[in-house]
Amino acid sequence: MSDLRVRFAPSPTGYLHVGGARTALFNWLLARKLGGTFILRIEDTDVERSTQASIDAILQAMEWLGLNWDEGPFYQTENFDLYRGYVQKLLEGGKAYKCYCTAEELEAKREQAMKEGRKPKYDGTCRERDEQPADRPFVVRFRAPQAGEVAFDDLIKGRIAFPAEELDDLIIQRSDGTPTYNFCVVIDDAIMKITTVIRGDDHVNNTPRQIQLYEALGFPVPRFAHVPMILGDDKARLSKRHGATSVMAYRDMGFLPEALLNYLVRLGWSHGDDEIFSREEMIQKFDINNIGRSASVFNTDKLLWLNAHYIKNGDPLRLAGLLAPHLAKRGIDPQGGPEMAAVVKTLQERAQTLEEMADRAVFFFKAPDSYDEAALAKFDKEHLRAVFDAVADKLATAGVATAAEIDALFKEICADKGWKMGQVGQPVRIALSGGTQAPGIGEIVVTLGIDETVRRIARARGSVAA
RNA sequence: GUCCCCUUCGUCUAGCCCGGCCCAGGACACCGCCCUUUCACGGCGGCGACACCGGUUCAAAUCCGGUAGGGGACGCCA
Repeated sequence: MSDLRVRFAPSPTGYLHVGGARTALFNWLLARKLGGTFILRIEDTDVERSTQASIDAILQAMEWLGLNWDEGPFYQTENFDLYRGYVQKLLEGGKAYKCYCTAEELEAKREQAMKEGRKPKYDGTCRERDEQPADRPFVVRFRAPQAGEVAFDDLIKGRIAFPAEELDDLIIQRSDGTPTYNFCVVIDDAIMKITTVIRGDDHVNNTPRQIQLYEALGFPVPRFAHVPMILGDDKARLSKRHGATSVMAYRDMGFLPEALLNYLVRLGWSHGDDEIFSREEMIQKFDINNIGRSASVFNTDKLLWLNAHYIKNGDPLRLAGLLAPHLAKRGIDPQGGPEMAAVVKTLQERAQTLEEMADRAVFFFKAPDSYDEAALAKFDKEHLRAVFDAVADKLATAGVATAAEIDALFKEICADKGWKMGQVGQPVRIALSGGTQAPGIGEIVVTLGIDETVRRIARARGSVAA
């Protein structure tokens, strides 16, 4: 057990987004790799926007991905008294002050500054204010040191420095008395003894302000690692507009958690030319130094490829369990049909997602109620009837049991009748599945069972009866 | 606008710190061929990038400077 302590701190204002999941993953990996502690903290200081539904959704997504945490979940709303105490401490030490400017005034000043090409920074109106009107609402601002520069060595991006005069007096307590984000993170990270803060790139600008806060409060400053953003195809920050961004949406689309994890870890991180990483390999090979400095574009094709890989190599029994809800969605009750695992085996090399697998699996549980007419039309009816008769007859009497034996049986029929494999296989495939895109004949027959196979062939035979 | 960050095939990336092994390697996608009773899997091959301009050097994707482009932040959101 090392003394490394990291945390993932989502705000519960929505579902867990893939970008957040990747940040969580990197935190988790570092903790697991080094034997540190991974903490989950819910940043719910924005009481307006935080919801219990979001909290549940985030927790559920973390669990689905298997990103287990060692401590927490902690909630910032439970620490309000603590934050208030520190605000008081800064106020007493002259490191913070009350500001009576109204939101409207500030907004106007901000616009004005932008228009004049200046950085919209708080102008310090209340910084040196003496009188403290008891009857007016106020916020508490941190008195940010204005001299020198604030720099830190980012574990991913290297040294980043900001001139102190760029940093303004940020609000640490709202007029309703609640503390703000930048203040809470600092207190929490300090109290929880976080040693390494791994978070999204969009926080680099907050970092120097937070460092000033750590210093003002007398807390040790942690190490920082800012992971680059995930972009959409148009290189703009990934959003719903680009497609699904919710982790759980990927589950619903039939992705496996290990595929999403593998995809996410390779997005911005690499280990030589390796592409496939099991959970254990990720932990073993993870190194924060190999996280890239630039943003990366989310590419669904590659995710699909990985998902196909994990489906292809997954345990049929486990996949069967994961497939069940997708079948249910299609009104299929696998009870009484072929073994789910057997069905999965025939489809593992043919499906990129569980959704696709479910689509392709339907016919195993429900005989086709129509046939692909165009495909059937390639054969004349007489030939069709002859094929169905020959196959049904042979199957019913041959006593074959394996896919290989069944395939051999078909070859036999072809030899006997002088047919080509395509002339026999295709009609039978249509009779059994309704279409032409299906597993090998032997596999289908063995999975469906001889009885059901013969029944379906008879039905197809009936539909082409003269 | 101001500040911060980023820039290798369409995409994810290796290489960059410690210049030569790189007329740049792998993967996804795409194209072609092979395998094949369908659909897939698989195998083989192809296409395809060091943003640009200068400098340093015998030698630069790798070092230095500038330019351009992209992203992020600038909130009593997190």
